[in-house]
Amino acid sequence: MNSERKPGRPRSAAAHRAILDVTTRQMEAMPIRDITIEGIAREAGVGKPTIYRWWDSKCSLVMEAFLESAAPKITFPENESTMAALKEQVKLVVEMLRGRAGGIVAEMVGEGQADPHILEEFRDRFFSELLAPARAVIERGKKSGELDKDLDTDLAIDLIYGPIYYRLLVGHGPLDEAFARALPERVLIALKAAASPGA
Amino acid sequence: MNSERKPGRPRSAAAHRAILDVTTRQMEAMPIRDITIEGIAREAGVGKPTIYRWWDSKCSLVMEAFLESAAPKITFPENESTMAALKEQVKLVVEMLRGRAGGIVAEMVGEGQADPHILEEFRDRFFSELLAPARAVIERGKKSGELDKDLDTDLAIDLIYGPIYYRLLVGHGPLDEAFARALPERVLIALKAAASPGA
DNA sequence: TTAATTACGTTACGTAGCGTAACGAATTGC
DNA sequence: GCAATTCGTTACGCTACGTAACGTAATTAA
Repeated sequence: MNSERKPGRPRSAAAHRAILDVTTRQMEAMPIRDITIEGIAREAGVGKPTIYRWWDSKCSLVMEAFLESAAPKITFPENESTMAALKEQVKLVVEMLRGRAGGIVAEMVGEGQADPHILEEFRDRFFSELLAPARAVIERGKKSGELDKDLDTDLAIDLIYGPIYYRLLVGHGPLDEAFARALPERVLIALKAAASPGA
Repeated sequence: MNSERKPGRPRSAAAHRAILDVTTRQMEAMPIRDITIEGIAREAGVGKPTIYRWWDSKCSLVMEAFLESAAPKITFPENESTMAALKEQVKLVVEMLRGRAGGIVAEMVGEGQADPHILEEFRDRFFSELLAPARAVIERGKKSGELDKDLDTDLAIDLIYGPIYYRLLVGHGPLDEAFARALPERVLIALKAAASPGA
């Protein structure tokens, strides 16, 4: 309950900021693959060991820079019908993923395929947070009767957001406005009705 | 229309096979990231330049090895109802992606995030082929009236397969049997009904 | 004031795999 | 025989990695 101050020279806030700023800039200007620790150190006027002291990999650094500055802070509308809220959410998320942020998300997930730690951290710090409002709206819809009471919330989220990230990552179709409109229009039909196992 | 034979020493079929075999073996034993051209050349008893003469990157080679041997040859059931056929397809695809093949697919898509050529080639040679039967079944269902006649086939495919690849790539939920059963059960509801823009 | 501690930037090092070039030997068509 | 093409071997320069060593700077504790 006191100063928490340890002996020794304190961490340089300037270096910390410079590193994150340069990373953010490079992240927006080039693919993550092309970013190097040496390059960041050079441009930030910082020693390579200083970077390795605080981050254990390029991806950790990029992730922090992304979550800090470039990551979208989407605020979702309140006080609407469940349907309208979900449609609006989809629209906003698709719009966001259309830009460079989408490229970064895709590249991070890509890097994560070779490094489970990266993927796990990105799931916890990006996906979970972004999807929390959707989860809340779906739960609310189930209670209000607008959605099927027996709906599996996790499955519902996958139904809505799966096609979006599928297109983002595989790139077989556009993330355009038409898609953002047609997707929830079609999916929500399935979330309203009671499931029909025998069909 | 003749021999097509050019002067000069012909390509060594033995080397060609050895390269693909070693690649297949390594692909199944370790992540793609850890595979190196030098390692393949060493184990295959082949010169590095020989590999570079025929493939322009590690990913091209891995992709060819995967499509040639490890890639699943899924045969879909004929003469069933549209619903039953789609459910069966989902089940088989999920089962397949649960194994090492799923890991390879995920890693290839991951590599593709940094190299658009890889992704494009993988789309054309893997996804398109695997999804062709689904496309056919959906088209058939639209004509027979089992599915909504105004359904967008591309969107329908994304609705069915998007959640699967979303889970495969982001890894937030299991690709288990329960998922393979619940997914089509829920999604097919939306493909039967007429769309309701106003809802 | 002094000692202990921690961070800083610089420089240097060994390691790994990249992709290419040069070579002589092998195998084919003309 | 000659030109063309591939083969495996060896060697090279390049880039970035991640760490270690050094002297310096900044801060706390005694």
